[in-house]
Amino acid sequence: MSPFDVTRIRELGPATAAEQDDVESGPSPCGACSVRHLTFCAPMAEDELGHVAKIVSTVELHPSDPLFDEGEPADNVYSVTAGAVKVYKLLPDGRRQVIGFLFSGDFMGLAHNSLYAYSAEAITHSAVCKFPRKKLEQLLERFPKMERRLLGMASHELAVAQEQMLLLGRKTAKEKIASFLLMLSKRSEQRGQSPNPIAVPMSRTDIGDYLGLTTETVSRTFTQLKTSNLISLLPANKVELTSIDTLREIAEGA
Amino acid sequence: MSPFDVTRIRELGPATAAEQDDVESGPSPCGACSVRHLTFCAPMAEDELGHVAKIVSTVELHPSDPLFDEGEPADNVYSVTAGAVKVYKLLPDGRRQVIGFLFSGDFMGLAHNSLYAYSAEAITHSAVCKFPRKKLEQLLERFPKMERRLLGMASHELAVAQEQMLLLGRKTAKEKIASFLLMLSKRSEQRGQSPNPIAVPMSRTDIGDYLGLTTETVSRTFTQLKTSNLISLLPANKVELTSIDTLREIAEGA
DNA sequence: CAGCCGCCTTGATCTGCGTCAACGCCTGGA
DNA sequence: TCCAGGCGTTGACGCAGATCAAGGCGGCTG
Repeated sequence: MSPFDVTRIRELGPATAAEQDDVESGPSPCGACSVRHLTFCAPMAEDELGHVAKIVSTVELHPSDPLFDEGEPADNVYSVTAGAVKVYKLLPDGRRQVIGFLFSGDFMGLAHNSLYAYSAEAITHSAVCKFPRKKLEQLLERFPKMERRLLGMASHELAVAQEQMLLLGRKTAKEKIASFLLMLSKRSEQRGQSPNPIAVPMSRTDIGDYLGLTTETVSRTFTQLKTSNLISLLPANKVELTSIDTLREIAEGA
Repeated sequence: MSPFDVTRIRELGPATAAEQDDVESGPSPCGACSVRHLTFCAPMAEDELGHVAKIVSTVELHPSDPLFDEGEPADNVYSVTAGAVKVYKLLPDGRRQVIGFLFSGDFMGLAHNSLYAYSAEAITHSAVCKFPRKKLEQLLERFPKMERRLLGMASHELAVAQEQMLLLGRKTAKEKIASFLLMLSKRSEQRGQSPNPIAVPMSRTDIGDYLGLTTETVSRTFTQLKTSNLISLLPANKVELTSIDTLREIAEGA
């Protein structure tokens, strides 16, 4: 596994799991994790991180690298530490629904039964921490505060999913795109990054599959928002939200 | 509060919270709960139920009674013990998205922040157990197995929500209705009730708002499935799934 | 038991978005 | 440098499901 190019991916995750020394000893890979406060590891004290480091391993992903597929045994839980990952479900005839886009701090694979309910694939050069399910469960049993944190994050995910149902079931294409851009902005801010010229690393097809639209409609709607001077398309897949308030009104259907 | 008519609602929940005697003493209201194994109370031992009974109160709901509204302080968590409840979100202009239908064992109100993210309203004559959030949190701290159960149920909810995103974003009206009927059937079975002639207590409008369709389309699609001899509409809002396998094929888009 | 109201059904028409098609641009590889 | 392939954009057209409209039916209520 080659070292991660930190000039491209700034928030490098924990070091590799190779160094699994004494749990109670000094600095651990997790101790150096710059996005720990965003992850489910957040409640762990400095001197407890060794327990986490002991079971974790890191995986580096390049664009379009698959992480796991729907239906596979859900042997691991993953936490994203850098980059962007998409998770999606497929219908037998190939229709696709992107369930979510994951960034630093987000987790996936918390299946209630033993199989993954969706597939996961890297969008950009990314890094994820991999936790064997069995070992993570033991850790959660020992550290209820971590389990509590996970419950809090799951509740949040649930609220986000419900908001997305409202979007998918009842919003127009324009409202969907406006909501999407505002969501990216908010999440970017939550990660401590710029809320306004935002990075939009996913393709038009991915966006369409996330919003229940086709690529063509996504493209047309971007053009429409651009023509209305609500957004500007910048180089390197960045988008500037020129009038956030108007976008917000559109997103809420007002 | 009048006693619940047990001839109409068979799975009567716990008794009223009036009798809040010594926590460690004998039979508690929760001890008599016939749907406990379906709820987040399931992992509690018989002699621990007093702790639950001490903080719970029961609420009886009649059709279309509201339970709480989106945006209100989320001071309580609710667990349904009988009947059917719908939860939904509204857009400012009145467009509605039904987020879910809740039956015995289902919970709601686990908001990650302090406000309810949706409104809840009874569909049929129903009973719910009401847990003050603060007190429930204390209980979860004391009984991690209950918190673990809640995490498991939340993960399950998340998987269900993701399946619903696939439905809303990518399925046709016919596929949506077929999926919906199969979902009702499966859940009915999980509650220990008949999986085949199923009760469909919600209105066409509610179904439409759940599936991202209009009442008219829901009605037309029911008619179409009936004409194709895949379902029969029985009296008392019951539906018989005449050909479950074919329905399943339709639901999966095959 | 009659009348009313809400829910469901059915028909006619409209439209937002999907589908099909063509083409431009950017990027990476030889 | 040039080519090829992938992605994005734009245009023309079609259709699934929305909208608008009109009854029908069953279950309360007085």
